[in-house]
Amino acid sequence: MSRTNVVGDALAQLSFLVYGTLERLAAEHGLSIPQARLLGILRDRTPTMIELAKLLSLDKSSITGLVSRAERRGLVKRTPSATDRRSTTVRLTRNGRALVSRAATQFETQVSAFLDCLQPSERGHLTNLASRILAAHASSRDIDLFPATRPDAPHR
Amino acid sequence: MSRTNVVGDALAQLSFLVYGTLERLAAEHGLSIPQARLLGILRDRTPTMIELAKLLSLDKSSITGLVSRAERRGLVKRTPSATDRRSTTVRLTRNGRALVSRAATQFETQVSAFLDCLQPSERGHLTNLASRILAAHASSRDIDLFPATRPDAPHR
DNA sequence: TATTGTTATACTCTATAACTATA
DNA sequence: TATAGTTATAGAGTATAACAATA
Repeated sequence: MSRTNVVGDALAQLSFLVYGTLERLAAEHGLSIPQARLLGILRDRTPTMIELAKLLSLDKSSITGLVSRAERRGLVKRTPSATDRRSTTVRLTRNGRALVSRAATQFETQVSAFLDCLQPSERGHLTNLASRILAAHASSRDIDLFPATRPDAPHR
Repeated sequence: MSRTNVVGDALAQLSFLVYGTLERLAAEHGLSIPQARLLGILRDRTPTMIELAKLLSLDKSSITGLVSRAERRGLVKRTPSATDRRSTTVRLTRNGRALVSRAATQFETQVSAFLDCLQPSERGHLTNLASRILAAHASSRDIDLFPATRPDAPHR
């Protein structure tokens, strides 16, 4: 990271700080980053295996193992699709939801802790800037950030 | 990562975006994230295996394989320590240095591209906020993917 | 024929424990 | 004894290719 790329450098380092925080926190709950991401996605979605593959940018064969390991631990559950007998939907169990809720709360606490050096209004501004970067990127890739608010997302 | 965890959600997703960018970019060069981190560290250091373990927060036994795979590809080289016959120092080869330099340049370009959706003044504000967070934690964590390099110190 | 999901396979990455060589 | 490094082993995570069941 050179001096000529101050913005990119700061963004990258901030991202690594947050990523590392999430990684350590997930580990305290016996979760890897992929497992934590899976549970995080399932908090407000009930996707099929294929949809999970797209959301996580992984091959469908990788999803099989990821979901199976989570299922073996009782954190998620496979359910046959009602409309397509080829499809399987994945959802959190009660235990899985409790775990991801605890972890998310702690994560929020830790992130807030290292935002202590900012004023409340600055924290809001940071959230706003981050959200806009994400929105711009998501729209450029046709990814659905808030599926619950979209009634009928057409598939490509 | 629910909607109520606004700050944590936005920062977590932003970190996945940046991390994923590095992952894809590294993959284009045939590198994994751990391999990229290894090469990044070696850009301005010639550590022993034990020192690498500390820098990467990995067990020494993990370093053995990491370095061996990089060495097999001709990217790094093991050299016996001159002062301690138990020790091995690791350094980049010419090819390894060329590879990590190309990758780092591309990474900077892509991260900068995320910021195109912001106004220049907003980019400045983001830099300010991120830098202050990082400064408050400068000593707490060493993610160190591509360590901030001095202006243009010549490598030997 | 196309899509959904799993299986078989191979590789990287990681840690723990046991080991060798050197200090 | 203590430290540096490797090896043996086990498991998670990932992709590719081949496959079965369903659309």
